[in-house]
Amino acid sequence: MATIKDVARLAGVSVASVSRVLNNGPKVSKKTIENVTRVMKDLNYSPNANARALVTQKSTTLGVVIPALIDPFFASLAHGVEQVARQNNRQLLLSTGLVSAETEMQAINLLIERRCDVMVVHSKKLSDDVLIELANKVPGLVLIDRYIEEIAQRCIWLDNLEGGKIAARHLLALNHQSFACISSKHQIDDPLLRLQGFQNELALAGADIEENLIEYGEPTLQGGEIATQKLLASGKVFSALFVYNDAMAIGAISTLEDNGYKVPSDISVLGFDDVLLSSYSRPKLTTLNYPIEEMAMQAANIGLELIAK
Amino acid sequence: MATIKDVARLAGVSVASVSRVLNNGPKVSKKTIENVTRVMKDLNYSPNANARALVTQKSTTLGVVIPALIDPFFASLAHGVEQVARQNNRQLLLSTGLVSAETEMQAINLLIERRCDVMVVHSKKLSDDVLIELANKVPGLVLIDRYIEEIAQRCIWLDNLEGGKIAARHLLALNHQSFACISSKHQIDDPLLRLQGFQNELALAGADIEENLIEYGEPTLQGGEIATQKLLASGKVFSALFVYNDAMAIGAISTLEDNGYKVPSDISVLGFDDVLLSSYSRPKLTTLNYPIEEMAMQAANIGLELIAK
DNA sequence: AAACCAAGGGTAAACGTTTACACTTTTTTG
DNA sequence: CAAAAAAGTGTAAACGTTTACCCTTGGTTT
Repeated sequence: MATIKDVARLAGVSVASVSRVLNNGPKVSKKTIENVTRVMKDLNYSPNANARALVTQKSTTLGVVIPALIDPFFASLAHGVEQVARQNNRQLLLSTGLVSAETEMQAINLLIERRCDVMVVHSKKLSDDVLIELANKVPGLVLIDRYIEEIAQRCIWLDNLEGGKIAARHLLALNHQSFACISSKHQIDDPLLRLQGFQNELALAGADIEENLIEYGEPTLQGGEIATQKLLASGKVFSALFVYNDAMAIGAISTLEDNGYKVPSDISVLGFDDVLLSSYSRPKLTTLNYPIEEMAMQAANIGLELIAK
Repeated sequence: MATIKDVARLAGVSVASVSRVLNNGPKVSKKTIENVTRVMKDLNYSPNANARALVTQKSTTLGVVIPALIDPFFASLAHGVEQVARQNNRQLLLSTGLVSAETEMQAINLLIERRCDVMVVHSKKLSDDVLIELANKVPGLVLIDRYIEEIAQRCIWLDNLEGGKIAARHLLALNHQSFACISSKHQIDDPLLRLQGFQNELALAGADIEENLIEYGEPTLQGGEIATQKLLASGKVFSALFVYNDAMAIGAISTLEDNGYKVPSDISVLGFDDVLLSSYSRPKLTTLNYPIEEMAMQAANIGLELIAK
């Protein structure tokens, strides 16, 4: 592959001049520009980004760390970051962290090796301490979907507690009296906080959820179906159901209808996430929007601002 | 950020030795390894991937060019490539091409500047000639979802004609007599070929589709709804409906049920893509699987093989 | 006409690595 | 115990750029 030296030789100028043409630098005559440009075309020259990054000590990359692209939620996240990258003439460097602390760490380290100076990191497994240390090391690192007090200004997260409350208010406003809830088995903050917010707000209105009208399941369609079967098996009645996420909610609706209940006339179902699925479900699923794409864009922008200083 | 020289100085050895430790090179004493490793930890040293790439002239990157991540179809594609990248200790470099020839070209050029030597490219707008030239320039470039005869061995594509035939056979096997079809407005090969395959196979069985039982629409849920309304408005009867993709098919089912038809008892609907949506729809959508993730993995592997020679 | 300035262009160092080659020390071999 | 081989280490060039600094040329001011 042709280098800047080849171009310089063929154009009969120095590499400095070629570089100036390349970067629209000052002090280049029209003649030289035309000449060099022509030779670059002839040679099919393409500047080497690695060499550039090395000498300028600047990155033209924007990193994102997520578990995997296959989940539409994370794909949306990456898409948000990608848009900001594009707006800033940077390119997306994607590192997947799956779900172990070790792989999350590896994913971040790969970005650091590439000298990626801005990165949006979704980490659930790494400890607060480790992330704080990383944040100190990488000025443009922003956490998404996580809140750590010491670096709060570099975190973009959704207030799950408030989300639960909003869900409760919505269902209360529809005059429901008896509530059920399906949460996630996984021991992370999100489901706990959503459930807690939901219960707190119900309590404020003098309502509550009966003991066995709270079920836990895998956060998938099947998980939603199974949890719903358990709810129905309890024999208790409920007219409103708050579900941890949309996939589960769709499973819940499916099971409810199989058992002769009409949604929403008999039972109202409220999902969470609004990650594309809801608009394709039938009956249309009511859900709380989790604006992950916008959050990702904001996170990326904050990262860029952080290094601009 | 600490460099290899810093490590060398503090460890009291030459940069060559540090480099050897770093790369598990031959001929390093245990003592040196331990010593250097400790200093690297102390300094929080992280090798510079750009410098490495420059001197070794090797890439540790795997590129993928798609319109955007927001579409689950392309997210699956990227996910497939990402898995292969991970297996080969490479990192995903994502370049989005949107939908114009110019941006597709830009996206590819960015990868070339990064000296990315293997890339999976989804391009619908670039001409055959341009792509052939690019393929000659980049030995590890593989096209996905496109067939160009001259570089056929570097193309991974789905046989849409055959897909249409399979759809026809499936519906014929269910003893359907009257068929309708919803295709896409967009002037690319895929919808045309699927429809053609469908019609060809029907013809073989002595069946055919009446003139106004073929509708065209935007390949979205709304597009499917509108197209279905038009089909119903024609007044013609049909018991089987083949739809261009799953999003449209879900729209079609929705509209059919709104008009009092039961799916699948009154009308069978057959989708295409199986991109996650189908399993969440209700009634469960029957669809032809478009194994884009597997195709993407294969494409990436072919790219890797190409440069291994 | 002397002094100055602007414009254009070249030279060479620097970025952080890897690695061929040379050198020294240690171990093995006869 | 000498010679040879092996092991360990260092020196310096190379990768492809950018950019500070210097030089030349020709025009503009007094």
